[in-house]
Amino acid sequence: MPSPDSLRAFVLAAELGSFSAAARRMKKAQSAVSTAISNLEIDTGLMLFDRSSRSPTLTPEGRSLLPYANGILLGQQEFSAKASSMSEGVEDRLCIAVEQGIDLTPALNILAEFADHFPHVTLEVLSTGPNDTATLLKEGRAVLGLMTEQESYPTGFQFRGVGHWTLVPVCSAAHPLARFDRVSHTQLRQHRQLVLKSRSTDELGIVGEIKSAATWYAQSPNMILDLVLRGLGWAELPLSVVKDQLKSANLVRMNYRFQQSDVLEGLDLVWTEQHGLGQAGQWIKSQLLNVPQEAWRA
Amino acid sequence: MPSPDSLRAFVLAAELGSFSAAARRMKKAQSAVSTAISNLEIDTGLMLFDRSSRSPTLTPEGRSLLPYANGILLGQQEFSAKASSMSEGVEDRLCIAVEQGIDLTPALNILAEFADHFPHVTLEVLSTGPNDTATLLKEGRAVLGLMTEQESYPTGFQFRGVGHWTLVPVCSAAHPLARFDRVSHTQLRQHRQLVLKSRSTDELGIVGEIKSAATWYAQSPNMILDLVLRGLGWAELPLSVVKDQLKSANLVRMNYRFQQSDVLEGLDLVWTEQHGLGQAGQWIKSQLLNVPQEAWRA
DNA sequence: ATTAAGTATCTGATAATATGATAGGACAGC
DNA sequence: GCTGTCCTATCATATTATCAGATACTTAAT
Repeated sequence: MPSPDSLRAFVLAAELGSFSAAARRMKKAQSAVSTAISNLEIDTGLMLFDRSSRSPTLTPEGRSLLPYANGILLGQQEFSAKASSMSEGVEDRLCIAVEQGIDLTPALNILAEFADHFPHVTLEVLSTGPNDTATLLKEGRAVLGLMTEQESYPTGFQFRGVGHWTLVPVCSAAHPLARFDRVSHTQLRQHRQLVLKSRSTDELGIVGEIKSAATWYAQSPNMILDLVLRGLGWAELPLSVVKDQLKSANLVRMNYRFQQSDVLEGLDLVWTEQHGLGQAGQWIKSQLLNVPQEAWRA
Repeated sequence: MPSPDSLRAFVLAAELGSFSAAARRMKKAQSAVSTAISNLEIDTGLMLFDRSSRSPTLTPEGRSLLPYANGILLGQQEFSAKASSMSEGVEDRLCIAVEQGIDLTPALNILAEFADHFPHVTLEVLSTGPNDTATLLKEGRAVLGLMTEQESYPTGFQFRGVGHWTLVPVCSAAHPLARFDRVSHTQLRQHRQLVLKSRSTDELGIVGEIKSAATWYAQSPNMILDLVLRGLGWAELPLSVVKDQLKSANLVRMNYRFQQSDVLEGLDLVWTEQHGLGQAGQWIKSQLLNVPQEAWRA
């Protein structure tokens, strides 16, 4: 059971090659360092320093033991750092729920900076189905959410739009709708629409708009994409999800006859009043709100 | 700078769910644990325990900090263990020189047990050219060696045979000698022999016997093997080195007309008087000497 | 030789920590 | 609801550990 001060004296003396210098660094008397190291030597039963020359040199045993001492000191620093970080109101862990299909690329720099600013905070990024983000927030399992805009949020929810993503109507190259330059409502209605919908039973959690008579639902955009690729229907999917597939020509982008511009879906950053944000949460929230809205268009 | 005792009190109390129990375990008064933890809470600025119920429970902050404390304690145990291990005469590191081509398979179990018996000893296994093993021992860079038997060893060397390995005369399938069922001395002399020889200049360090008029030397058995496979000569090589290649039929095993049995070369375990063995070295030496001699035949 | 810097050790003072006793809270059983 | 048991916090006291300062000795450079 070596005391922290002894270890520090040991490490500093080894580093500086002088007990006196170590004492000055520790703002203690030279005798303190001398006796501390002497005690350490008694405790370990080893000669740690060779004092034959003017400046003490580590013995082989001391050299072998040095990294162990350093490890302990590092551990204590981490302990203290973690403790003071927590005592200053920084959360221990931060959970962010991000709806599947949202491309986090615009936020990656922020996460990297976050790692620097809050090295002791465990970050958890959950990938959720549509509107499950809200559920996680309600249960307190997540403290920040990034999700498609909703008409209304439960009480206690706060939100702010951060941008829009582009919904792209797609079908497989083999699908009948792929033949048309522009498709009408009537044509769309005749084919099965695959809709992104949350697992939860309430009416919330549908991404985009239902335009077809026949609909299938799935929770994940990639699942929808697979179904579309197999020709089972058409869908409106986020650009980031279909970007790669569109290049390979298995997937075809449709053009609506009734709408010229892209279908834009709002992205909201959501948090709750009751589960207050700590410093880390505040930081990441403000950073996310500073991202230019265009960045999310992907 | 939390004291080791505080941390131990913290960890024990968390584990046992009781300050008193922790105090009993530490053989201290209950008040000591109470104040220790109280001080820890003051230092960290955090409530570590919830004392509302009869048995104290960790707060979330305490739970987060617990693994850090445990890490420090583990580090201190390792420090002490390493120190006492060294102070009891166990070496810090143990270097064994093994001549290239010697198959260590019979010793692998011993090494595994060694890791259990001496967890704090760094083991270094050097792979050496012929007789370089002796050089490393002489210089004190290795403390145990496993090498082919020599006629004589330098003064101060001690050795004991542990077994024999089989030297196999081989040539490539394309080599003229490969045509004969049995080869004579005269035939051998007409072809280049590739000999395993140490880098050192003295006359020691030749594995096997020189039988041919023309010889090339190389330091590593694998180098020799490569040369043989390219048809540059014949060689006597350890069975463990050529075993695999013999199966592939690129390499051919020759049979001596003048000698029926396998050519056996002795294996010696070598150590020196001056560089005394520590406990770990003693252990591994005795274990190696207990390996049945047949095990090394590969 | 002399000087400067370093270390070991002793002594008295000081701070940290231990103990033991005491008081009050939580909980199970009657 | 009462009681006994086990628990924790706190206080006063005693013990221990640690510290600073002074001193003597060693090393190395001038």
